[in-house]
Amino acid sequence: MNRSETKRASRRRQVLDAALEVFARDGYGNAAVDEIARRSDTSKGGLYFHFPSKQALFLALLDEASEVLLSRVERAMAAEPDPLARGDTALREVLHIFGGHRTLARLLLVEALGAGREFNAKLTELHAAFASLIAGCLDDAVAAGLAPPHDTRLAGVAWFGAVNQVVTRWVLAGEPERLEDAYPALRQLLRYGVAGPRGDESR
Amino acid sequence: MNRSETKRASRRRQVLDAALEVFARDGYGNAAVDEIARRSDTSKGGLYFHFPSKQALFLALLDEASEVLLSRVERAMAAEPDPLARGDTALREVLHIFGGHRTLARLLLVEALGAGREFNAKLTELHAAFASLIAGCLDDAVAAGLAPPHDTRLAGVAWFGAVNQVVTRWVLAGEPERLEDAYPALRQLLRYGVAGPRGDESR
Amino acid sequence: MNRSETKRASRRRQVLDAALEVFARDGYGNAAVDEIARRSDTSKGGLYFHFPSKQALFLALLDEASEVLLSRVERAMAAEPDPLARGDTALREVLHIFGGHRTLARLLLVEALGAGREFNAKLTELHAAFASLIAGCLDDAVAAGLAPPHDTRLAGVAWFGAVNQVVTRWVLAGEPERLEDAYPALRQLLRYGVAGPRGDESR
Amino acid sequence: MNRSETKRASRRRQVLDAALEVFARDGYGNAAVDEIARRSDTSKGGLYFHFPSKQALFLALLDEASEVLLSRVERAMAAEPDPLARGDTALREVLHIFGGHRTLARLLLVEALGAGREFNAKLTELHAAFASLIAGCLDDAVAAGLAPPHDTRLAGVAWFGAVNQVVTRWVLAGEPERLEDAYPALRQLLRYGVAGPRGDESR
DNA sequence: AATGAATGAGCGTTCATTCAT
DNA sequence: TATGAATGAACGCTCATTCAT
Repeated sequence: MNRSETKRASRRRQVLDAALEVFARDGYGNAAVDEIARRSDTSKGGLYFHFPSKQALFLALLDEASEVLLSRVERAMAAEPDPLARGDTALREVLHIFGGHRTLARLLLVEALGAGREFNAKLTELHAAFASLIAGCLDDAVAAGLAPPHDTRLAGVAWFGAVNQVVTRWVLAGEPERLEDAYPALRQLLRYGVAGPRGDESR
Repeated sequence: MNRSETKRASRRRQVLDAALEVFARDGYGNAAVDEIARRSDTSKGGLYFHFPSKQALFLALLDEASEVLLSRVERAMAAEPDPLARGDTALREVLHIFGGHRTLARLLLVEALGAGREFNAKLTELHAAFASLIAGCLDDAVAAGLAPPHDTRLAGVAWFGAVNQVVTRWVLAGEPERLEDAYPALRQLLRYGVAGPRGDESR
Repeated sequence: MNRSETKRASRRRQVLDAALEVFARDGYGNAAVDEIARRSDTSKGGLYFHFPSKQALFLALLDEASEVLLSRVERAMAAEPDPLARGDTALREVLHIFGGHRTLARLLLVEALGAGREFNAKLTELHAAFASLIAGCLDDAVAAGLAPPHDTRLAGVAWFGAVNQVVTRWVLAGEPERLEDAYPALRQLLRYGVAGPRGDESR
Repeated sequence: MNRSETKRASRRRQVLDAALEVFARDGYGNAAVDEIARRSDTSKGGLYFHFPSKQALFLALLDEASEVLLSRVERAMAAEPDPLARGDTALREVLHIFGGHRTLARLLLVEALGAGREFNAKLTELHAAFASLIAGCLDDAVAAGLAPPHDTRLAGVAWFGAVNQVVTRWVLAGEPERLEDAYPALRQLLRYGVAGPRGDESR
């Protein structure tokens, strides 16, 4: 990468970082391009040189955030051979990432939803990718006889939603104080449901 | 209720109905008060006679929608003595209501989230009320020995999130075609988790 | 005056009183007809029954206030035979009236000016009437040999302006604390100018 | 001053000039920002780039107008050593400036008054500055034995008011046709009051 | 590449006035 | 007479986007 490419990339970074802050704080609609430019140490024109529109900037941000999130979770899962434990790992990692980055959580789970129909596709994509990750574990678990056959696709969606909601509550209401504290109860719940585990298969 | 009160109430209704349509279609930020007024067969000034601001109108809408939803679910639950079955009923009712009212679903689950910090409190309230409903069932189930002691509060949140996500997917991605088709798999999942039921307790 | 005429008149009074308060407090442009109606214990429709428009109401108020002011000053002057002393009396009475009715002062001297071209005529009329009152004294004084011939018309205007400004300062800046304290210095000034009186004619 | 600064300044000028016209013609409340923008050969957004609000624009205008007026009067006064003649100069200059700029007169003496409480402070300031100018002359005159000791502060206020009213009459009623024609009579009046000068000191 | 002045459509809100009851 | 719901034009202001420099 030569000099000017490096500079270009670092400018993009500045803008994306500022955009994350501002979009997460103000929401897509209320975020002002002016404000993002100011925080990027750029001018409005400069910002528009790197991104063709506010929408494209938000999309790029969602893209990047999604990718960071997914790749980190996938990496963590890769190390774990047991399918169900792999799910636990995914859960732990998600709580860990969001727990350390409330801004990211707010962006992906709160602001992206109401930002407008233009972003639904991207969001649906992220949700689907996540659900697939989990559905994959479950398929493996079923194949290995660790779980009975069931609608693993829907289970992935529901799993993701349950986690989502716990994170969202943390973002909006500040409970629990440390997001990661929700792990044990959430893990148990996702595995065994509200009826709880059979006596001989817990842990 | 005398004549003029009736008229006043019906005007409010017209406006709220139109607002539901428009907010759900365009999102809070993109919705134009003009458009809501037009659809209410009123003028902008007329709308502002009944609601002091766009924000207040949205809030009133959230209030009403929340209350309708909750009260219908509570009514359905009241008829069911068994705690766990009560949870199933809640699930079925939620899927039924939203399944027949995509607009309502979009408003409460999608648009309300990104609408701005002003609405977070109201939304948190709704989420909490729902989670409490479920937590109540679970507490009863635990008391009746139908489920082991666990963090029922968190379980309520997760339960609600799981349902939420399934509905949201339906709203955003159109899957499954009939929302209520998700009931059996979702019920099983919420009850017994991804690990599935013990052989002797599946219905 | 029969029953209904009495009622009608008292309604007008209520409205005019409220209008004085509100116009003086908020200025013509910022005053809301709603607010005046509310303070009159009437409805907006009721107000419009008695006055055809906001403008007409303000005009009626100016009319009444002007007349009250002028007639009180004229009455006070009537008792005084000496022309120059009559001017002093006018001055004392003006300071007395305004000093006890800041609202009135604000209405006539501050808010009426910027209220719009529609009111210029009425205001010019009031100013002219006042100036004439003084010019009359001065003409008498000249005729009596108490003052040299001069442009008494202009002198009336200037006299009125000097008093005006003192009152206005009191309204806007609160100085002097008691408006009537300005009397002695102002009297001297109006009579003898900044050069002061001849040694033998100062009181 | 470089190129872009010049341009920026000239834009401000255009806007201020247009604002003077429009505010003086329509009054603060009735003036439309749109109209000012149109007359400035700018867009509304362009105007708002240079001034943060209608209020701020009006304030800037008052500031500038006050300063122009005061500095021109002060300059004229500086050339005159005799204290009382200095007052005459001030009077002549004021009549000269306003006489050649009816718009300015209308803005400062008519529209600024009723524009709203937000502008009272600025206006009071202008009035006080003017009164001080005159009070200064009088203090000098007293020190030089040209006038007896008296409340020079109040005299400054009254002096200013007298002039004010003559100008205001000219603005509102068009009398006298040429404002500067009022000079001789007004000068005499301010100096010697309605009682006229002693025989030996009139010019 | 970058700047920041400029554009202009669009928005939420206000308010004098009207009118059915 | 009186009410208060309704009207609709107008307004101040914002902001994504463009473009001359």
